[in-house]
Amino acid sequence: MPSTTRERIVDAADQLIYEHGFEHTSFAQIADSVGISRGNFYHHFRTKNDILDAVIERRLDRTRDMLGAWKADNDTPLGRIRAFVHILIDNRALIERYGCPVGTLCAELGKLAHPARGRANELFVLFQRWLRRQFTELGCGDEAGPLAMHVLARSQGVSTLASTFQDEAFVRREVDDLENWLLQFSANNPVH
Amino acid sequence: MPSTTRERIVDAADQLIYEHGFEHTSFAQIADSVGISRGNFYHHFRTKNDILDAVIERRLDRTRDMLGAWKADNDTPLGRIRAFVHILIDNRALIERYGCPVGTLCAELGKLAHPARGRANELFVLFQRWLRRQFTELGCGDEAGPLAMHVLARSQGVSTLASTFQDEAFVRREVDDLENWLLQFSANNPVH
DNA sequence: GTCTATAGTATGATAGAC
DNA sequence: GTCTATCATACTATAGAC
Repeated sequence: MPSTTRERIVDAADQLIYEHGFEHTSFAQIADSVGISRGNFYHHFRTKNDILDAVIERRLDRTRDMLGAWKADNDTPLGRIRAFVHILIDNRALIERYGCPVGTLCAELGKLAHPARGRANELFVLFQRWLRRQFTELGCGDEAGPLAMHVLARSQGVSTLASTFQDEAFVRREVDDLENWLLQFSANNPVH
Repeated sequence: MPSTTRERIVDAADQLIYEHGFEHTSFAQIADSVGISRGNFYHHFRTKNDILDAVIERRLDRTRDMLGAWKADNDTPLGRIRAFVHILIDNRALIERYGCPVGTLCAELGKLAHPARGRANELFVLFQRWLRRQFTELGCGDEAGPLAMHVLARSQGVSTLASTFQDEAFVRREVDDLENWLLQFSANNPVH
């Protein structure tokens, strides 16, 4: 697995920003994590915003890959939406410690009125459009958009409270509840 | 309205921490906002954690007052839960700009592994216990706790996406949805 | 209680040798 | 590409005069 220094920097920055927040992550920490000097770091990224931009683009790429994989792995739109909901279970350990990587980044950049805020929000937009498409394929018509936002909001809420209360039973309960809602919903739907 | 310098400091810090986050709020900003020197600031609060503690205690007091007022203003547990849900509408302008003051603070302190984290989480606990009591009074028995967490999670999710998408129609839709769920729920409930 | 002055540290960022 | 200085700035925090 060859990886360039630049890629190793973005990897480390991505992880540190997720774990400690953007503001609280320093160049020194990233450089130490990669095992290079601060001077070398600046050869690859001139400003802190540059490294943030690279991290966001990396997350956008990975998100697109993940959404593509969910689509490939599930034959039905219902199965795809369930794959989305299920990340709350699959990633529960990380979510309990650090929250949702998308939600916490957007919240922080929003408060900072950071220039990269809009780009970070695109992460949410990727999920929202993907979910909307699944609901459209389910035959929800104009309701597909609102339904996508609804699922997104509920999973966000679960992430936030999961990191506060560290209660795995709560997460599982809410995921079950969401899945039941989905099943009931699709059963009542014209296309099914 | 007489207010001590200390109170004015806590007021200013509370607002700045909500708007810009704890990490991004400096002593200089708070002092400037109050109109005092940094030296004077340190006469009242020795460390940044001290001022954070004071802000959290202030928010806890205000939250208790608010929950008490909701209880006094509404005769039924259902009306009280609706009062909680309705803060998403009443505070929508601030929530769209800065998110939920509880959720964003807990998320940030969680990532920082900050000593005040536990105390900040008590803000969520206040809401959770209060909601649980309302569901208990509705006759939900052992389900009161999970139902309280469910309402808390859904309102949190709406807050997070409200600040990302800045979509008032989305907030109103989700609040309507939650209120309909509540009405349907209490109609099917033994106590009603 | 309030101020000015200042210390010590960490940070973002640059210059220049190898 | 990588390193070792180094700078300027902002920050938390302290000391001491009024």
